Amino acid sequence: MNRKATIYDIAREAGVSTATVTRVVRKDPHVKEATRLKVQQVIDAHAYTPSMSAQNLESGRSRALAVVLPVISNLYFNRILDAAYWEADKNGCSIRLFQTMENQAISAELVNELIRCRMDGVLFAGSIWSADRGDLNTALEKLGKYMPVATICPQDVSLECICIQSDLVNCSRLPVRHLHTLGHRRIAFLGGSMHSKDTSRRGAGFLEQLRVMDLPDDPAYHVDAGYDMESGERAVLRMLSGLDSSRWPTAIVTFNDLVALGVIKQLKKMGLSLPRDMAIIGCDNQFFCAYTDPALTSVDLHPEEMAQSAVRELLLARESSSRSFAIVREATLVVRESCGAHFGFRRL
Amino acid sequence: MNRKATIYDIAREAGVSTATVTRVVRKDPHVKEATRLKVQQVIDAHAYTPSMSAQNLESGRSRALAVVLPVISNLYFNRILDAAYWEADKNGCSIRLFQTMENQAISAELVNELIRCRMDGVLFAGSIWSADRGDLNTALEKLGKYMPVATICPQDVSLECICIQSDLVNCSRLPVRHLHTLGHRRIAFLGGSMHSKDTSRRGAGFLEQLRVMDLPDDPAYHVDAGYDMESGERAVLRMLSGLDSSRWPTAIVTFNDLVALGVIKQLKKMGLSLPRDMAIIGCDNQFFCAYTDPALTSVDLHPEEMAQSAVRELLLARESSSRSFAIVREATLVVRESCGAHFGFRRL
DNA sequence: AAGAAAAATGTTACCGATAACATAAAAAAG
DNA sequence: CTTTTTTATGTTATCGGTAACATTTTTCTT
Repeated sequence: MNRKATIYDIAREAGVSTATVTRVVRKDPHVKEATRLKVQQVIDAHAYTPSMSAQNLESGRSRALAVVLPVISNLYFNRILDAAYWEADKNGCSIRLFQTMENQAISAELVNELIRCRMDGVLFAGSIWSADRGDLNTALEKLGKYMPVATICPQDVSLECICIQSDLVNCSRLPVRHLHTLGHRRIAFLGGSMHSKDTSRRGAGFLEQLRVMDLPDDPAYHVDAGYDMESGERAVLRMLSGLDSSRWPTAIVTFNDLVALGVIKQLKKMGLSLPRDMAIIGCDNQFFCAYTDPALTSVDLHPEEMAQSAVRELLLARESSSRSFAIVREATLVVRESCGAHFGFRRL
Repeated sequence: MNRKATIYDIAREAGVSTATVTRVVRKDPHVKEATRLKVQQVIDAHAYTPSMSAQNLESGRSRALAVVLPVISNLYFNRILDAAYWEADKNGCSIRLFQTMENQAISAELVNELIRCRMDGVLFAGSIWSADRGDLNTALEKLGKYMPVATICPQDVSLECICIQSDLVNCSRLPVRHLHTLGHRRIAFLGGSMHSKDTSRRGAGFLEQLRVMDLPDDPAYHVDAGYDMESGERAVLRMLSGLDSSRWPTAIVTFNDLVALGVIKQLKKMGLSLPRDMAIIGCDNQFFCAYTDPALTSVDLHPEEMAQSAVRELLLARESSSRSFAIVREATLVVRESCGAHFGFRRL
């Protein structure tokens, strides 16, 4: 393997000092045009660029942001990563990816690794405090002392940090209101996992909306459904088979679009006609929503914009310290066919 | 922002030299138990870990692999990235992501950036040579002199590198054979973009299979269809509306599952019943294939395994240089409902 | 043309770790 | 109780840049 030309090689060959080479590279105006030309020539000849590691060591920073999320194969997080990447790229920064898997524990090791890598900032996405160990907040507080921290998560964060929050209010309100407008009264919520923070918050918001709109909040309408399609299939089967068909809900709101995918499949398997026999609303407005049958109405939390803000704020925080605040990007409902609204369907 | 403790801090506080600290960190056995304990205590107290940048500079490597791909929001590449991440992680390496966008040009700047970052290896995924500029191979050849290079792409690569190839033979053969077995004779191919290498290769393989099986290869059955759902919708409409219905194909093979999604939607919109009126086979075996209606039969190229091999080989190549060879992971057909095979459908 | 001011370039310590080499301390041998 | 061997620890150059400061060269005054 070749050795890359160093600043010393360039300096020697151009007959100047390393300082001058740096000046040329950095476009310092205090260089005579003749020398600048000569040095630039040598630089070009070797396609010289200063070594990252050396620059990082010298400057004490890495020009890289960490993005910590459960899994990138999840479309929601994938979108966050993608948006974060481009926003960082625009500012000459790279992204270092960390996956925590389902358990989402922010271990002390992870914190140390982040410090070790001299990250210019960290973005935590997803529900991150669910881990059992109590020293999590301690670990994060410590992290906050070394670099700016941002979170995109559904919880309140006790930590001082840039906190981009999902719009949980509308995330619950919009589907319920939409269904209510269409005449639905019995609305079920198939949500992630009840002992996780995000689900319980979403669930609570959902119940609250039911009460606000004076709709029944039968506990049987409130079921754990995991985060993927298989779980959705099982959950809806479990819920409906445990209920006398007269008590069946007429609409189902799911934790995310994947769960909705499973629900749709299961309902069809049971011979229901959608959206006539059951309205469905998903969450995340994934790319495939327009291509399910019926096309899935879904809540968009705009993860891209949240990631963008997060990265932008992290980069700002590098300079002026102690930026700590919360931003909420409003959620929107994207109406498609799965509630029947498109053909003026109205249930009594 | 805090300053991270350095090896000097630790050495001073423990009353030893930096060399001893390094020894303790590196678990060098040539350290007296008493000193080891004392140093370890100080290390623990400060949660000291050696600085990455310093280690990188000293060792001349980054313990990081670059993954260069068009877009991560594409599920296929997403899976590659995910698999690469875990394989690298298992070996204590991180991944540095580079997105090239559709044009997929490997610019000289990218090459320099990769060298600058002292990547331990690069994995190129996707059809990478499509760019117009002729100096691409030059750029990549140059790159190969600085670090091991691996590619996961459908083309033959002239470059000396670790070359993980998609199984294009079976990728074309399996769908055609399956459809042939089911009695189909008029089979269409809706493929990416005809002036791209991957499509023309897939298309060529497809035509060859038709000939092998003595099936008609009407040029009207061979249409550009882009890479996403919208393009698929348009393409199938274009193809069918240009054809007398007696000449319609009875089966459609698509470039990928996204295109298939669009095709399904469009065909339903046209009032066709699937799979009775049209069989469809996608490619990539994406997570949603089991949840389309009808469930989509698809070819799995096993991108995860390809990425795994690629990363494994890259890491090996760091030590023993000049590993240059090709691996092909056999493609498999995952039969679901979209060709009617599940209910014994056989067309004459 | 001498001196002052401005511009161009060079010198060097430092960033944080590592490892070859040197030295000191402890253990074994005589 | 030396001397030799082994083991433990310290010293220092190095990796490739950067920037403060020092020095040299050029330009401008008068």
